[in-house]
Amino acid sequence: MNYWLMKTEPGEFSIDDLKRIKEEPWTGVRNYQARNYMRDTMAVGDAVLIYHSSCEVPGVYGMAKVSHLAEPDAAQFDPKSKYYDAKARREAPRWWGVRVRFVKKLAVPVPLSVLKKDKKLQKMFLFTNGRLSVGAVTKAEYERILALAR
DNA sequence: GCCAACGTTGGC
DNA sequence: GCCAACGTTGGC
Repeated sequence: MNYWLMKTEPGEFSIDDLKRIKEEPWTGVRNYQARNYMRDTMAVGDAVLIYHSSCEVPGVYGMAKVSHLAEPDAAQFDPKSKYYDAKARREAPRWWGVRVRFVKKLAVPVPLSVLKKDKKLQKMFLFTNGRLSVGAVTKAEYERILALAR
């Protein structure tokens, strides 16, 4: 069992959207490291923290789980999509995404400002590689963040 | 393979 | 809207 944190812009797709539709193919990731995590490492049942970025109060808002292994991201083949990639070919897809299933919305979200101040979270990828949109967290980090949500 | 230019992310 | 950090691209 692995633990992950996945960022999303709530203006595009939020924890409330996930709650409503239950399961979502995670499309639009255009970073190789994030893609590799999804394509090569994620397994069904892995725990996911849902993080809202580029919004009024960035932070962790919910819990989800990996519900399906990575599939080719359909948006890469759609010329009308902002995630279209002219260099991607169907027989050799460049971008992949897992499916994510809603688990719960945190009663009390954990803002970035709180994560930043927490001594146990200083080594999180959020701070060592802040631009990564999908990253691994340790079990200790995962549990610490949920403890902060209480 | 180096590295400058450029684009994107994302907090503030 | 600004800007720092960082990833990608492409010329050489």
